[in-house]
Amino acid sequence: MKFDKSLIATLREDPKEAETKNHRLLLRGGFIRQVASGIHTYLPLGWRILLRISNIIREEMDRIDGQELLMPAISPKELWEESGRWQEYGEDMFRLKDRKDREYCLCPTHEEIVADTARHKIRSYRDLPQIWYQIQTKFRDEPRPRSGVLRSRQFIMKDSYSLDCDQAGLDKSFNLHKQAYEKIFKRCGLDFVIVDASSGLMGTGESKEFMALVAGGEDELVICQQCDYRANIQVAEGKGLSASFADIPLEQIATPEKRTVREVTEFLNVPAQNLVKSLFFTAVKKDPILILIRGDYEVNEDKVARLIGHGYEPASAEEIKSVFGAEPGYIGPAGMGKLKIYADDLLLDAQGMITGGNRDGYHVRGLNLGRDVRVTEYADLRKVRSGDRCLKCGGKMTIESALELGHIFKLGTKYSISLGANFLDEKGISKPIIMGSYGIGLERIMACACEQKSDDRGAVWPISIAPFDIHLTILNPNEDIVKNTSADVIRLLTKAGFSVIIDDRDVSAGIKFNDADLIGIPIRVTVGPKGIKNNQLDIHIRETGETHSATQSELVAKCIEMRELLYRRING
RNA sequence: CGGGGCGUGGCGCAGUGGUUUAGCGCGCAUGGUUCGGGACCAUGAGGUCGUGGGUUCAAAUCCCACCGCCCCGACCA
Repeated sequence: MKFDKSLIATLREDPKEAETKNHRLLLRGGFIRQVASGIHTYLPLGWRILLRISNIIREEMDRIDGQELLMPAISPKELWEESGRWQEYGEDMFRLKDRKDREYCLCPTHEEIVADTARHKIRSYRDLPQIWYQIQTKFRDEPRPRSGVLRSRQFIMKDSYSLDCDQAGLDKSFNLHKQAYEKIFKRCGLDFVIVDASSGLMGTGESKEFMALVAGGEDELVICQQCDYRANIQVAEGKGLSASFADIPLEQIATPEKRTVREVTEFLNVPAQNLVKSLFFTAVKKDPILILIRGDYEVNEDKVARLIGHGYEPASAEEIKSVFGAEPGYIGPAGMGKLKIYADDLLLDAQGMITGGNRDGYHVRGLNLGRDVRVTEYADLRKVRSGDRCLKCGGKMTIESALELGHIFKLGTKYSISLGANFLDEKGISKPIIMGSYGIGLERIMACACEQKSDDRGAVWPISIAPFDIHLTILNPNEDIVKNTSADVIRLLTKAGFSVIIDDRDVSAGIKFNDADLIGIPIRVTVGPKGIKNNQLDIHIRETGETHSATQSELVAKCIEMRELLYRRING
């Protein structure tokens, strides 16, 4: 492909809407173009990357006997009503009507369509297991699209679905996917970890996330420095450090204008673990609840949701005032026996604690949870902190920022039951199909490669997903000798099977080199009058910055060698 | 949805009531000199100043409403 005839528009300056590294690079290099918030055109360079990623995914999915199909991007309301998700999905779902006023959605995911297909096509245990997958556009009206292509409203996902007779079959399909995913991300040249994850509203089964460690990721991971425990902070558990204080009688203490943990600890000169934070949550049509957490920890709302159900939100100041008779910052559990009170298990047997006095400007000292509070249930409700100890090995755990690349989970029968996707087993008994669901965000792989592999000059694409193998830079393209040599070089490289982008624009060398660095093709070959005089062509490796020279007759062999070297660095 | 910021040629920005033709850099077009890490000269094209309303003799500039985009938070199968 010729550079000057292609739809490549590199930008010399950073577009102002881009703040994260991947977003800046993808825009500046002319890989993507934003059309609306969270909606992009994938320009030729970006699309070639996505195609290469798709191919890797296809190869690995086919290897585990996945069958590629394509489901519609649009589907009728009725299917979603059967599963209950027409309601559940709420505003995140794009909805539309046809001319006859029939309602549809733009699919945010495809479990319903899969279950619908299965109920029509799967009859017997003899038809199972199945793995169906597609690479397709998804639509989610995210409340806040961000970071370019990382969280967008229209994006490409490889989603697959396993159908099995029983739990053992599901386990097998799940493990096949886990292995396939490891290969996929490795082949794409990414650094990633596999962590325990929350399955959210999708189901209650086991769930793993494939996470890329990148600065400024949307997720936080808890990683044990000693053993292999890795978990999303949403589900991570750790051994908290216990703290004990002298058991003294309950007494009120004046703490004027001291509301936050920090203010109170500084004012009273006590450590944060001497405090009990009281968090009041309300929900529509449910009893309000009080959560107690030690002062040095934060509440993990995912854990709360799993314990008491979804829908709870922090209460408003007015609600707090009316129930506790005090402003936020001064509320506490003492004397609130009529409320349901859930306490973090680090507070079990806690005594001598300080907490809100349910009176403006006052806290109480000497709180003994067993004596003064009627706790409904103790449970792990805290967010793991850096430095907490691992439950498995006691090692120190740290918290890292990460980006979700893929998510696999065991769905079970949620959709097969609600949509009636059943099969007859060996005994002729009708049973619901056991499903699994597995996703990979294609753009996220592209963006993540930018985050992990680029440098201050531009992108550095892993050879496996680069839009081209070779960037051919032709200097002084109007000189006859250069014209002739470059024509020969193009013929040689193309014949050898390389994909080549040819930059023979009549602009200065610096512009071409800078554009090449920005676009990030792994191998750059330079043809110019100086080199030709010495019978030399330059081969420059984008990743390492090393430059080799080769004669025209050595060129292809040298490029093949470099390409293999780059592949080996990825695949080991 | 809460908080903050921004909308001016393709891109990045300046201009915050009054030199009647709205600037600058980059890019773009034409001609010429250059040519191994973002060259130079000359000429030129390109703008409903986000949209609508209002104030005023006069609005890119002041007021109101709306729209769009970005960031933080909430939310996120």
